[in-house]
Amino acid sequence: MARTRQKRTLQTRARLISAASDLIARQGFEALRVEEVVLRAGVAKGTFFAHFKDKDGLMELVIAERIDAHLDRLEALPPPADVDALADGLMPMMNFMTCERYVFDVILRHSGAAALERIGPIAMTFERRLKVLAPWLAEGPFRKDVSPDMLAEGVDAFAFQAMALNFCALHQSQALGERLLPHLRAWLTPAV
Amino acid sequence: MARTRQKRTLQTRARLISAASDLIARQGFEALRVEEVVLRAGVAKGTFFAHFKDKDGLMELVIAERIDAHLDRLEALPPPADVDALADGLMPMMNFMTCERYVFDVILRHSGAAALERIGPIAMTFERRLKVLAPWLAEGPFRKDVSPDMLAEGVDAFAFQAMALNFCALHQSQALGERLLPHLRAWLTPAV
DNA sequence: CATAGGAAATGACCATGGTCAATTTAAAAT
DNA sequence: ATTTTAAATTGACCATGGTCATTTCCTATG
Repeated sequence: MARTRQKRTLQTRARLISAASDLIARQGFEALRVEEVVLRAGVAKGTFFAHFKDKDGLMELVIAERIDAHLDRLEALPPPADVDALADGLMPMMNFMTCERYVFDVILRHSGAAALERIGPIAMTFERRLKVLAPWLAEGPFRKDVSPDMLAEGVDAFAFQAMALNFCALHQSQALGERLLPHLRAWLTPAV
Repeated sequence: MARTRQKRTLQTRARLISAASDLIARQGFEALRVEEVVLRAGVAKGTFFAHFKDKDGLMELVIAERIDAHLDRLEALPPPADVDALADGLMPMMNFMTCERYVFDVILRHSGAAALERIGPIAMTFERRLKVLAPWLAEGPFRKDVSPDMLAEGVDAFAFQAMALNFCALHQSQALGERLLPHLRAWLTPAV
């Protein structure tokens, strides 16, 4: 029986991803249409869904790749000296995650893994972010009464709240960073 | 010129909402189809969209009403004596907000007001939750180094993180409440 | 009462994501 | 080289949310 058919498959998949990237670069994430992707990739519509579970499946890939690039950069950075340095380090990633309302929505939708077997690329970035943050927070001048893991989870919680508020007209006067800083300070360096 | 046409309009709107509520009670939020709603309400499809901006517009109403009922209950409760009591008070509302993945997604999508003029019903519940929580936290045995408003925002941030993780297979072993408690303790009663 | 004018309602139509039975292709078996 | 067979691909078709020109209905005015 036949087994691997990798060559052609990988080529088609690569063409789909490349077509999508081009279109996204040109018109942004939200405007992406499956129809346009398959047209540009030169395949039939059904082929798209043979390669990706749904449109989100492709979006996940493309978005997670960008987040991972930011995490690569973060990982190479020295531990932050204070809360401001921490926020500075996080900002570029947060700016990307909120570059479009649609992008943030996709990220939220896939923040959790639906099943243990199938942890999606975006869910992975969540795990990885905690793995990158925890050691940083353990070394920095921050509270020691709770575990670094919990500190990292808190940073993530406040980061997401700040990003969500970014899309809220009630709070848009404050910039993303301005909103995040006081919360991070209160979380990481309480003065009771 | 004619001005108000309230009577017929209000009746149609009420029929739409009632039809939707019936269907939701029977099959849940996710399974709701606009087609079924208009069929049951005895109106044309276009009428639906004359009354609600889109399907989410109706969902917002129905979901926000339920959240508001929980907030009514919370508002009537005495301030919590400790973190556990706080978590206990919040749990019913959180359980509703996570009763379906779809419901949680709708809530997240509308957590922010797109424009100042048009603060949606769900965005209102966010504002209101902070208004209910802040005085509670001011009176309780919690840290005093940051404002009650900020304490409330943190509680919300951790509550949403706990709810999001609830949909993640990686963390589903822990119950919603079990996950929330340690974070709330670390946030509200730091022991540096 | 007649009628004018705008609000409300209609339903055919569209956009777009997604499905699936049928077909093509190429690796492995002979 | 031929055959076998499962993987890969196709494209007609479906589901469902959403639009809009047209029609119907109500209320205020003469």
